[in-house]
Amino acid sequence: MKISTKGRYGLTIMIELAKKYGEGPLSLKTIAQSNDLSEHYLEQLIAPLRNAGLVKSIRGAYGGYILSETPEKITAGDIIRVLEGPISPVEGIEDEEPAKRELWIRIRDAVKEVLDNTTLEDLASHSDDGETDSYMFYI
Amino acid sequence: MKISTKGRYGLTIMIELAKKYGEGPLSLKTIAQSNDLSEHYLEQLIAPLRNAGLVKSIRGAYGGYILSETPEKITAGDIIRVLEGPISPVEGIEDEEPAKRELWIRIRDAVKEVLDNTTLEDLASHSDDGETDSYMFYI
DNA sequence: TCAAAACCCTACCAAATTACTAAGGATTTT
DNA sequence: AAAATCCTTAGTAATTTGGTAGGGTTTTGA
Repeated sequence: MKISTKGRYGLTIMIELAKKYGEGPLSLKTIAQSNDLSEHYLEQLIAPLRNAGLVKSIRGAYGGYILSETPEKITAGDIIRVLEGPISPVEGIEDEEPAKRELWIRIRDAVKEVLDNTTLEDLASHSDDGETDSYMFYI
Repeated sequence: MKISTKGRYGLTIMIELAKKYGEGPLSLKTIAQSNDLSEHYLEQLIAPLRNAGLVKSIRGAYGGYILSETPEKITAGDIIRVLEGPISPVEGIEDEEPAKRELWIRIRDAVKEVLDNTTLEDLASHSDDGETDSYMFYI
């Protein structure tokens, strides 16, 4: 019941891109260094994000990646689905017997609700500060 | 982001025990056969449930397992925690930077809410019928 | 022009986890 | 005593995770 580094690092990449949105491309090297991650590994994670149309790449010197859309239009759910597969606590949810099927559906919907209502704008605007306005999440 | 067969089969065992609650012990062999699962594998799953005090074992001929408490006092969360570990989308949630930490906390709390408010009584009473009163879950 | 910077692609691999199987011992009831 | 059942340890094949290796190809600033 865990989200792997694929989804976690993918979110990290996308949050970095959101923070620099409108300021030109950001290289994977920069993202890898500032987050202490393997650039090669991030390359493998951004490939599906590019194929899914969430980011655009700009090649050559001073190139990098940019978001395809504004940060408020991309959700955590978009990213997690691309890197982790469908949001569901079990595969073949419809094959389960009624009681368990209902349980899985309720869990799935609860997680979807959070992921699909959290945008990159939300995430980028809260990633620098400390605890000061984290109360916003609890309203 | 999946619950493995440990948690799923564990729930299956516990739902079967809930359905027979008050009618004496139910053997793993019976549970394994009626659910088409490996008895040997179920033995490995019920061991932690016994150690956690969720079930009691009765040895010898005509023995088996019984719930330690009434079905309404045992939740899906109790079972999943024993077999899958802590309910959390990532390990070391507190080590994440603020934005992601808040996201993981919101997901964790949403899943907890469902698992801790679904009892074995709920699950056992809905496991025989079809779709007829599944609307109860949506109120 | 040209070399560096960056993206792109295909393998491969070690460690961990999952999902069991195998084999037998311990305990209790009939 | 025999049968039924719980209980325990060990091994193992398949899959996933979390990368590394080693190369391309494309673009652009100097």
